[in-house]
Amino acid sequence: MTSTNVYISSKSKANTDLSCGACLNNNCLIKRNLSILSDSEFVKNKNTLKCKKGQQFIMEGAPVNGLFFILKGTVKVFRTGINGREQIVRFAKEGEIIGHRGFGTEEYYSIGAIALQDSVLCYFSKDHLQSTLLETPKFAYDMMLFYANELNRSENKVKSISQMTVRERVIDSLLYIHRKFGDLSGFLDLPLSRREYADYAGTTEEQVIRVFSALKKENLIIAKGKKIGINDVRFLKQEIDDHNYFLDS
DNA sequence: CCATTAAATTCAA
DNA sequence: TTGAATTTAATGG
Repeated sequence: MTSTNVYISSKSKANTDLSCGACLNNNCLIKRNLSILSDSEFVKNKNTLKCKKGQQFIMEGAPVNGLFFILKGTVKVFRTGINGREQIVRFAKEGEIIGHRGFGTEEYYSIGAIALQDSVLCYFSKDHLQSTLLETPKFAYDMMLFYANELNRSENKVKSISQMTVRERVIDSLLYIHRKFGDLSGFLDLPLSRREYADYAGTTEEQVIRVFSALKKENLIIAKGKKIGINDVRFLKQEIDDHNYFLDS
């Protein structure tokens, strides 16, 4: 049979060259700007941190003194709501930045972050990053684009949570995961529990399960445990777009 | 929301 | 690799 458990020999330190120079991730802002940044103190002073699946590496309320980039793995970013309910703010994959809102004036994290798989994170100190931003406009510009993008997404989310029905929000979440993580042999390439879909869509586990069941009956998705497959992306998109036509502006 | 059963995943031998 | 143990999904009250 096929051996699905491929462990890249992680015991040998030689193999784990985690410096930015050895990094292959072109999604990463730092990697893309490495030609300008290579000598700067902050690239040299980065730390890497391995995180096991389910491990929380940012605590809500902890003091901010740096920010994380994902070298490998996926992560969920959340905020705890009024009755202890977890509101997932976003899912992040390789190359993305975590904890960037705490950057600047904020002293404490307003979010928490948990690894969804075994992950490797790069940690850059806030002070070094700040001086680097001042020195290299191209890098600062890329960062700004990232912030603008995040803000846009976050504003859209306000709209979707406040105006869409449960069914639409669940569909929206599925499409978001599909957009961002794509699918692998017919299933979304990120296994999430229904609870996590619920926490992202701002609803309950039961509601998600029921919407999933309905969608399955309509042959719009298939589900095998945590693996969800979308059969007709365009159709689902349309169901949401129809509604959005009225909500816009 | 909770209880029950079915199904899937993890764990360890 | 297997099945027992644990966790997660699905449904109905």
